Amino acid sequence: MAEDTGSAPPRVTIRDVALAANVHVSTVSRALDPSKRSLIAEATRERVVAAAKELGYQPHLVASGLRRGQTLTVGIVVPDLGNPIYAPLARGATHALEGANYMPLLADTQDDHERLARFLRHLAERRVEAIIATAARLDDAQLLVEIAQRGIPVVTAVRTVSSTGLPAVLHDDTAGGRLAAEHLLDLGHERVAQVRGSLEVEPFVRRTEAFTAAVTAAGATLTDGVPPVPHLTADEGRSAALALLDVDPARRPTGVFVQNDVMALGALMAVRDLGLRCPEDVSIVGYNDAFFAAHTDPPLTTVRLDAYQVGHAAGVLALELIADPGQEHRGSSVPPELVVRRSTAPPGSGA
Amino acid sequence: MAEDTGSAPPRVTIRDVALAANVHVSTVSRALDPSKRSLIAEATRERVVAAAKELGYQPHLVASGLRRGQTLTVGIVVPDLGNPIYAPLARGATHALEGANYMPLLADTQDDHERLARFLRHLAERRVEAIIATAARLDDAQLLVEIAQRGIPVVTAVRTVSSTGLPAVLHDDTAGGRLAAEHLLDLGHERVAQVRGSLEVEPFVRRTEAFTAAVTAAGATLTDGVPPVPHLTADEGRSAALALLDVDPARRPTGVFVQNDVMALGALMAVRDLGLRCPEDVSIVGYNDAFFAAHTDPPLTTVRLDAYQVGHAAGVLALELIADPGQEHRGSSVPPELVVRRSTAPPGSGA
DNA sequence: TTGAAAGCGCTACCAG
DNA sequence: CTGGTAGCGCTTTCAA
Repeated sequence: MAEDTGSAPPRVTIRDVALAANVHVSTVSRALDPSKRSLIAEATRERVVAAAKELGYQPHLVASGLRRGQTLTVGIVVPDLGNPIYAPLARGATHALEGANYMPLLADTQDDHERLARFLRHLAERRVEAIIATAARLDDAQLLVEIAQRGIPVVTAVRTVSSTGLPAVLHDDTAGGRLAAEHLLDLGHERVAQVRGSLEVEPFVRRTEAFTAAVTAAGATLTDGVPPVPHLTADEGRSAALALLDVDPARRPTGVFVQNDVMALGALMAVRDLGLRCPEDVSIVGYNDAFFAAHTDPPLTTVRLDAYQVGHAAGVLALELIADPGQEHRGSSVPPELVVRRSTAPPGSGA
Repeated sequence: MAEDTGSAPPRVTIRDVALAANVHVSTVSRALDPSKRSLIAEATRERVVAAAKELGYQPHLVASGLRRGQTLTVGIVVPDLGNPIYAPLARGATHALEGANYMPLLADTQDDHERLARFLRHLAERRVEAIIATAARLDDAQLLVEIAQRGIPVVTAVRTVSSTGLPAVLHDDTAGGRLAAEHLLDLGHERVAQVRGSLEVEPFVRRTEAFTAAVTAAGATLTDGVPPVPHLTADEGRSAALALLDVDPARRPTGVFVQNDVMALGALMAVRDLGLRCPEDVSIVGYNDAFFAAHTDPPLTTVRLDAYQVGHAAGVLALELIADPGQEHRGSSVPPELVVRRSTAPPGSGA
């Protein structure tokens, strides 16, 4: 009888424990459920627990979930895990779910409509009990609504689609855009511009409108823009900033609002590419306060979006909706905050 | 009869489809399973499919999984999603799993032994079919081995623990450390130093040893080090670099190997804090080639670790082990690559 | 090719 | 307080 090494050890079930403890399986089930402690004699409970430990029993969450009608999972859909804002967001949500024994199923859509559609369907088939969607573009509205109508609570976060009326953890992008504008205006900038994200994404629309409105209201000049940047990468931010800045100095903006820190990284390079200095010749305001913002050269002035907090709130909201689906949760809003560092200064301060 | 808005729509099961299509549930099951297409009359299949679509039937992957003995999930454990190396790693793994309809359950241990222990247990209770562990410290060895012995394939990635003998997707940190050393030596540096990560983490041990060995072999001076940095943050990298550089210029290292790009971000600040210039006074070599490395000032010379590729390979390996647990997969190794940018130059090149 | 019946591992209801 | 029984939604033998 050679030892059968390598072969998987037989999985211990509740039945095995019942046999070992000389009780019925239903008794084992109760003995191992903390919420049923009162229903069982202390002595049997101890016997069962001992047998379970002895045998190395591990509960089967999937089986118990099937019976209980729950999966203890929540889908989290992000557009791009590589974008530094989504890591803290996912962490925040994960931590909120952890306490209730829920776990996230994480999917990365790469900002693609088709992939989002596939994932939403797949998450539904896995019977996630809620979905936290941070990857929505305006043309995803119908998709999200359909899922919600199928009875799965959908929480949108950061990238909301207000036309859907879905519960949302917002970030006040309007206030954020205004904050960026007012900061540049307060410093005395009279020619400003923005490097925008895709207008298929609601927050970028909001930032754009708010910035534009504040600048216009103050009578400053919003110089001709560049087209919205499709992908939120440093390289694309760099190209856009180059196009914006590589013009006759008399018409060149002295302050630029770049709607995302990763793109702002590229904008800082563009300034150097052109032999200009930041902030002496051009001030740059970013958005998000990503972890590297304090460590660029010069350190980046940026509008803080507390992604961890947004994620956490989204997780909490998802749990509430799971517990009480009928409830009218319209969600909450996380305010922006201007973080002034050294990439902004009064115009011409270097001359 | 008012419309019962708001209440969850009743979930359609295979039974409902069977009723609608006038067949037995087992027939529905077969009709909807592509691999059983040959077992069923085309006409009935069409009828069933039509009924399913009509009713809006969605398969219940959890229930089918329970019966089939699979969950289609793989646990991925990372030390810190905020560390930019783990986002691409998770993406690589996710993409590898996607094709086989597997999804990751992602957990973030915050580099904490207790949290890792909790998560591993929890993942086991959820019956993940494999675990990709990238968060292992040397003192986690036993934990990982226990899980593997319970019959769940464990793949370690990046942060391997070689004493466990677990299948691993390695990155050749020894070659990486040597690459960093040789680069500085080739440039003519004679006093070098390193900012090390925790020696509880095998890759940092490897990088440290390889760097030290190469420097010593070349007869250069390895200046007194600073203690390993516990957390891989820019701030801690900055403090460590300050301690290293804020000394008598005659003894100050001219080249520093910082074993992680995030810490290198801090090291670059430390150089500026001291009124020194990089690379003229101090050359800095980072590790990982994180996305921001090309965008620091100066752009960071670094040893590239292709995290996406490691993650992808780990995902593929996990799937192989699921399909064939007995197999002897010792894993693969992803080579490092030196990416030379402008944070390194010959010593004294600015004087 | 289809139907019937058993059961994945667990929980919850009903008796006693 | 404990045992028996049914069943979550699905797949898979085994017969017909």
